Amino acid sequence: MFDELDPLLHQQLRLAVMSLLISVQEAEFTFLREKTGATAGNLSVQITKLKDAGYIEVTKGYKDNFPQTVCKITSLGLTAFENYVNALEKYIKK
Amino acid sequence: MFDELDPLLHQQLRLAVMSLLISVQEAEFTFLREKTGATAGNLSVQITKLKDAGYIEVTKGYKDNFPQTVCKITSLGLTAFENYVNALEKYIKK
DNA sequence: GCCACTTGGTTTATATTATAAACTACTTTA
DNA sequence: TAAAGTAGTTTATAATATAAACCAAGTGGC
Repeated sequence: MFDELDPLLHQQLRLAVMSLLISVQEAEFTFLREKTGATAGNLSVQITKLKDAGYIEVTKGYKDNFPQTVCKITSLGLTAFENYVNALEKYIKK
Repeated sequence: MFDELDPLLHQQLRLAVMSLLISVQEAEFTFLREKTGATAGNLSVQITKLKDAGYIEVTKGYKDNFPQTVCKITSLGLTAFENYVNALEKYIKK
């Protein structure tokens, strides 16, 4: 009846990050922080979790001499997101 | 951009309970336990939280000599659920 | 009537999670 | 070269979820 909701995605900030990465393909840490309004610390932790799960790919480089972290969704992440949305819809459809 | 997701509703079991209560109007504890597959302990805790928030109304009585807990959604709960769904949709719409 | 078992829960102890505060490392500006 | 800013990470604490343990009453066998 009620499928499990992927606990990794069923969390506001991580879900917002995934949502953004789906629409923009690739995003910098600072972009994600601005769009989500999260603190850098919290965002850092949640990005690490998504990366550890293989849902996103994280590339660390430099831009204008400053460290730059770029995130990109993986196909595993995309599938997980789709599954999550499908499961969720059973909870919220009228 | 990303609205807050009511933390009371953004939890699997409580969301499932609310979802059920919307479709059936009124439900017994045992019915909710069966439909959600939750343990009685967990369900009891989550029902209490929903009640404390005023999202549901809980009536304790007896049926066939056994205690019977009946849950019913309140108008506050219905509104909260609708708001939650609206907020959530911004996260998951393609 | 007594004992084991079942129903319908509640309480509480533990594990997990989320979050902000504190910190690191480096850069720019004055 | 000192202060302030950028871009994060680490970690300590608070909040949360969950199952295990418990409780109260009913049922059935003998």
